[in-house]
Parts: sequence; C-alpha cells; structure tokens
Amino acid sequence: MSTNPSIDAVRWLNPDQERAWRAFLRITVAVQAGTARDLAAIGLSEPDYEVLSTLSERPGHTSTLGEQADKMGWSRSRLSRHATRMAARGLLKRTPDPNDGRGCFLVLTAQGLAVLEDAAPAHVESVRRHFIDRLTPADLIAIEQIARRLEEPQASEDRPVT
Amino acid sequence: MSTNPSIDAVRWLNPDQERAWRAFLRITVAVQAGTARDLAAIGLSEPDYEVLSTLSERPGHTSTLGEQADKMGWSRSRLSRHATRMAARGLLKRTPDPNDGRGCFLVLTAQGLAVLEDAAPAHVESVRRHFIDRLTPADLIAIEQIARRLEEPQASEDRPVT
DNA sequence: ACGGATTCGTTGACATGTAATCAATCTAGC
DNA sequence: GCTAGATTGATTACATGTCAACGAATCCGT
Repeated sequence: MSTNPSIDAVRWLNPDQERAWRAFLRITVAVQAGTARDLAAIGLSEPDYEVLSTLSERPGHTSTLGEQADKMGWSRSRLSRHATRMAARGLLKRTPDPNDGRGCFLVLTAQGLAVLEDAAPAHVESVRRHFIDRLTPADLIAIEQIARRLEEPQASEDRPVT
Repeated sequence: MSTNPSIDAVRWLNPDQERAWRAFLRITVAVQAGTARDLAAIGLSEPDYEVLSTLSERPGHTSTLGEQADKMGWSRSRLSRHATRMAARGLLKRTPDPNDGRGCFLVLTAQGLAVLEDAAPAHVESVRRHFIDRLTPADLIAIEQIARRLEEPQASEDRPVT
C-alpha cells in the first residue's frame, strides 16, 4: 500500500495491539468531546467546571492558588491565568493570604457557587449519558483494573534507553 | 465534608461508577502525557507525528488539505495552520492543485520523510512501554469492547433533554 | 540579624486549537 | 449561457495552554 519501503519495514504493533491502541485513542476523544459539549451548552468549559467543583469542596470555598493547582494537577501558571479569566466573569475572586505575603486565596463567589449548583446535576447526567450508561458493570471494573496496571510503576521506568 | 449543603444534595454517581470515571480520566492524561513526552524528546508533537505518518501512507506522499483533514478527523483550519508550521520547519510543502484553483496539495519533503523514519520506531516503542506492555491481552480485548459500546449510537442520542 | 537559597504567583514570548471570515466553485432556474 | 445562492476550500482573529524568567516574600544556617 505505502510507496515508502523503509516505513513499511518498521516493526509495528500486531493487529490486536494496533486495534486496541486505536480504540483507546478514539474512546478518549469521543467521551471528552461529548461531556465538553454538554458543559459548553451551559456556558462552562471542562476546566471551568473542575475549578468550581474542587473549590466548592473546601471549607469556605477557598484555597491558596498553589494548593489548588497541586490538587488539580495543574501548573500554577495555568491556574493563575484561568483564575484571572474566571474572576473577570465573576465566578471567583482573589484575596491576599494573611499568612504569606506572596500567596493569595481563591474564593468562590456567590455567583460562582450558583453556577456550579446549576451545572453539577447536568454534568453528572452528561457523564452518565456519554460513559457510564453505555457500559456494563464489568466494563467499569475492567477500566479500574486497567488504570491500576497503567499506574503501576515499571521496573525500567527511568532507565536510559540505551 | 462540604460546607455547602445544596451541592451535597446532587445525586452523584455511585462509588463504583465514580471510581471508574475518575480512573478513566486519569488513564487518558497518564498515557497521552507519556507518549507525548517521548515524541517531544525527538522534536515532534503528537499531531506532528500523525500528519507525517498519514501523509507517508499516500501515493507520492501527497494529499489535498481537505481530504487529509477528513481522513484525520481534523478541521480544515486546524490542518492548515499545522501544515504552515510544519512547512516552516521543512517537513512538508504546499503545491497548488491544478484541478481546483482553491485547493492545494500537501507533500512530504525528503526531510519530513527522514524525520518520520527516525521517529516511527521510537513512537511504537513508546506506545508499547506506556500502554501495550503494561496490559494483558484480556485488557486489550476489553478496551476494544468498551470502544464498541461507547460508539454504539444511543436510541435517545439527539432527543431533547426535556 | 543577615544573606543566600527557595518558594509564591505573575507575566512575556510562544505554540496550538477553535470560531469567524473571505474566496472560489458548483448548481438550479431562467 | 448566465447569474444568484449555496456549498466547499483555506486562511485569519481570538482564546487558551506551556515554558522560562522575574520580583517579592519567606525560610534557614550562621
């Protein structure tokens, strides 16, 4: 098929492996696209929702920027920029940290909380519709198991390739 | 835990479902991050690799922009922008389409082909290391099955929510 | 108390993705 | 065969994320 012999010579994955890998790639884009589209319909992006949701779970709906970034697995830079945009939309606000002159708190505003309360049930419904309800209980267990295997540290993880 | 009663009242997923959903989110970021990092080490992004790889499979290493975009599931805009950047790096070039004054061909350059030939084995190795080799054959089959279920059109897919 | 090292958050330069836009082509009706 | 509207092709404005560098505040050994 290919006009390029040297590429054809590459030892690729076997058919089962290849299908699984491509299936995996398709799954991720399909599900994420579905849930993201549903959230967009109510004026939130997936990152927006994550910020609102995780902030709402903290006492006083408050967290330092760094702590929040770590908890979400985001860079500080990313959260700082995103918080600025969300603050401009009135969803949260910054407050100086009395204990650390360098730091700042992110605080959910009343409006931010209201938006989240409106969005949360819709988002859960979306996750059900695009993911949970389409799978069997056995599938859900399989996914957990796969996650566990993928997260297992590998013996040769950080060894040089040579 | 939460100081906000109304959020707690949201009917969330049951524990099994919740764990599966979170596991799914973790899986996608972990695997994609792993393979993307390996590609970045040899100077390519994941999208770069996709373009090189799919272009190399066509006769003359050539395709119209639109056809290529469709085949990859990308928007024309996205591919156009990406092609411009890759052209600036010498990986491919544009040629006018004699049959359609609006259109253009994307053609892999010799350098682009060389880069791909260098990258392909490394990428396959990366997919193995971050994904295939960590899973059992049964896991791979489960993933295909899950993909099939997720891609099945749902009866009430496009019905209004009300 | 002092001074260097570290940490916090922000910002500038840049890469990348999506939505709006402009231009060329096709097509139906005359 | 010509023209107006719809369709299709590709590029440009805008939003968002990353990396590196920075100023300010804090920590800590002396």
